[in-house]
Amino acid sequence: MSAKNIPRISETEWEVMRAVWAKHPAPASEIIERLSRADPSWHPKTAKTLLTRLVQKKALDYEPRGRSYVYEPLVTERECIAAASVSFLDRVFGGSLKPMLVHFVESQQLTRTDLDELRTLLESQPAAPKDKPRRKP
Amino acid sequence: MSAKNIPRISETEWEVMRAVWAKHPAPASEIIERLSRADPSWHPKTAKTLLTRLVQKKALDYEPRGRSYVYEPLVTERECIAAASVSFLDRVFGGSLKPMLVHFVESQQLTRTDLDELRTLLESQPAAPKDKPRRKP
DNA sequence: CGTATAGACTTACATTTGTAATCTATGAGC
DNA sequence: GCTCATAGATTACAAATGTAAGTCTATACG
Repeated sequence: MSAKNIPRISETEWEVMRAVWAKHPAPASEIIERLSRADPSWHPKTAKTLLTRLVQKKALDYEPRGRSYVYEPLVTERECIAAASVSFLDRVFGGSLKPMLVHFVESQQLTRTDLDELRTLLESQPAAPKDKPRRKP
Repeated sequence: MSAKNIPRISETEWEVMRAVWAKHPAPASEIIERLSRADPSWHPKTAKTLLTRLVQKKALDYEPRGRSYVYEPLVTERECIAAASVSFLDRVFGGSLKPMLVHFVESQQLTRTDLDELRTLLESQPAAPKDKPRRKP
């Protein structure tokens, strides 16, 4: 199959990945800088460790540039979002999409505009076939 | 505050919790039985260990009944879903609800009926105030 | 009554995760 | 050229997680 398997990305690693996706390739110093700006409690050493781990996991790539290295994602944000979403959906909602959507819509954080936009989006959606394709049973 | 703090429930532990929520109070044997039925690869010893851990974490309670014990949730499924959802939303979507909903709506697993029902739901939703209440900044 | 057995209690152990500190090599500045 | 700051590499270490295996004990059955 063509399905690339997405490495498992932990909670903290997600923050790092998002800092890389934001703009890349980028040297460690820059990524660490972004992380600190978003959350000052980030320790540079910790960030560096996570970068290294993400390289080991093949979530990031790592190339010499000048006298230093730059990091680049090996997996796209889209792919990772999709993988994490399926996992979350299975774990928390037993794989059932609609109850999950209902939960979030009812969480009452949507503005009138959000609601309108979502409604429009729903209208333009093609319906899934009756026998929905299921992931591994 | 009245906010009970929900223990962190791991991936595997979620399966166990869902087996308990399904019907309780229930003895270990029954919960293990349910788990195996859902997924035969469950080892009884593993399930028992997880039950014990969930009791330690105060996610489950544990009472003698007859000559054995029965388990019961100390946290509701709703609470846990809410906690896990916030965590997922923050981690994967940086806390932004709408992009998340868009992602799932576009995942194309919704039937025409689902879509219709969601549209109705959206229409009945009260909009959030302009300055949305944010969790801890 | 003695014994196998089912639960419950205790212990095990590798992996992953969060969080760094230390060591090392190399270039930049004096 | 020598020295110090830096980036990268190596090492550390506790807690959480996944996955069980032993042990102990009371009970039901023969």
